[in-house]
Amino acid sequence: MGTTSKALSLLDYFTFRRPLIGLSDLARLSGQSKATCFRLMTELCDHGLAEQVGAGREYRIGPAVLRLSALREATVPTREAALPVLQRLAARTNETAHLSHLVAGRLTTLAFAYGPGVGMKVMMEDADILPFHATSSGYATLAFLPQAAVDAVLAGPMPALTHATPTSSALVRAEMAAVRLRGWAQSAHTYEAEVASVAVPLFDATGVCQGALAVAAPAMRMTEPHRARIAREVVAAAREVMDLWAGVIPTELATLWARLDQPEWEGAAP
Amino acid sequence: MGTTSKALSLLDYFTFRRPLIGLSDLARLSGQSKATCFRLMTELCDHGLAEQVGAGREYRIGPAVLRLSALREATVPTREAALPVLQRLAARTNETAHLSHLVAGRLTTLAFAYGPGVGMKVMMEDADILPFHATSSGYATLAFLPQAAVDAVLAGPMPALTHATPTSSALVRAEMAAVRLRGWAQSAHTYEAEVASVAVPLFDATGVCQGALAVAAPAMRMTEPHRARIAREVVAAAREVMDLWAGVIPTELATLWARLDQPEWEGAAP
DNA sequence: CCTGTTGGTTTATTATATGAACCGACGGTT
DNA sequence: AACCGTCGGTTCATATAATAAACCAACAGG
Repeated sequence: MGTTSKALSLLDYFTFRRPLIGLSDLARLSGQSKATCFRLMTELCDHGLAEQVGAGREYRIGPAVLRLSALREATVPTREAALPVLQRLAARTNETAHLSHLVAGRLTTLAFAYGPGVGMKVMMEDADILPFHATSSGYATLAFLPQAAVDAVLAGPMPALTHATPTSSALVRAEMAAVRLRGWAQSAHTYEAEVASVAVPLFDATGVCQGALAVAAPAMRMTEPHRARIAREVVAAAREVMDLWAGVIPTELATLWARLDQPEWEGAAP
Repeated sequence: MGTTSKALSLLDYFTFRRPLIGLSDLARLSGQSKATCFRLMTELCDHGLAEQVGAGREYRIGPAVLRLSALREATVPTREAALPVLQRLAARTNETAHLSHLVAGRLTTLAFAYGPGVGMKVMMEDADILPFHATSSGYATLAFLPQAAVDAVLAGPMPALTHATPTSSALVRAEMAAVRLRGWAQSAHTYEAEVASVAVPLFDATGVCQGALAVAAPAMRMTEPHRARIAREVVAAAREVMDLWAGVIPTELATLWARLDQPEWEGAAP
């Protein structure tokens, strides 16, 4: 592995739950020697990608990322474009909508929005990383990813986050197959107990899956009719997002989605 | 210079004006060999800090920076906290307010806001980098920076951006001295012709200067009374920002600023 | 006073980065 | 068609830069 990669992967240990990390901790976490860690972090600090904070000289993400992200959004307004769609989706379903982006092989939360009502909602954090094997967004993405990428993901660890989390790649592959037939993904109690969600994949201009759009709700509220309605809304919103992103929907998926539009498909004559 | 630094400095060549750069161009710009550039960019791409776009395989800033910046803002809500203050400042002066942040020895635009009225306004870009020697924000910052940092900045090139740009470090140092006596910085026609601005430095919790808050206006509108009023507003806004950032104002500066508050200081009896 | 921690530094060893030369592909000219 | 320049990307011998163990000084708790 290159030195640059080592330096950059140090940044991955900074999460929402762990925004400050001391030198020794970081060395332990990353498995690098303390000296190496020190040098790499010093270089990151020199460029403002990290910074050291007062007393304990602990490290945290630096201010330079703000410039880079402003530049990124100016170049490719991914988030800004998707946010209003997400807010409409949340409003129409009155649940929590979120959009995850596939970056460097991981599913990172790009944006989210809550429904307007009071009452129970699934809460989200920005910059979260979702596990592929335990979320509908993960299934939706995996189902439309190239073989090699899928294998790489499923080769990784699959911790049991709840009693219902699928912990074998076979189970996940089965779910992926179901997603391909259905046109959208679902999950319940797999990431967090009592939480259910519905997701669809998102594609870029070259037809490559780049993430997923999802709605999460308390499992008790996710009845069949509600889920069906949410699925239709998520699909509609995904069409909007891909319109903004100039994304192209694979033809098989497009036909599946077209069927969903027929209002009473499943309620029609047997 | 470390390999990581070389990789990270490649990111600096991506600007608002030049968001896409091909491999050969990047090699020329950075002075690195094409092979080195390729390898470094590949590593950056692997981590999502850069990405390659379709046809010409040109590089641009990648999506991973969005996660990092969300994480940064969650940890240290610098921008989010300052934005409303900035908007109020713009509204009260009816000009363009902007806040620049000192990161890795450069003055990067963190946020800006326009006044509500119609008519001529100075336009800004996010993620812009301001030259120290040609902006009031630069003078304000330099005037309160440690000696070593000042020397480092003034050792760099000082291009003449307009006919009035100071191009010798002596001129800039003179301006810095004036700023220290006055408590705020000003400039006119130095960065862009027909643009004038007023700025004050911002300090962090340890009393170190971390940036500047400024208001820019068309030079023709920057009469003495207008400038004096703007200076008072900028100082008030800077106090608010440093309250939010838990910053501490150096005592000499605090006393200078206190004088500005006395409404008719300069209009008082001679 | 002892012990275990912290962030940071040194140095000999070694692994990694480097750039000149090269490749095939593409787009215009002549 | 042949030629030219440029593009993104690759190869490989060379040498530069990264590495980890050992070592500091400083601090905290017992």
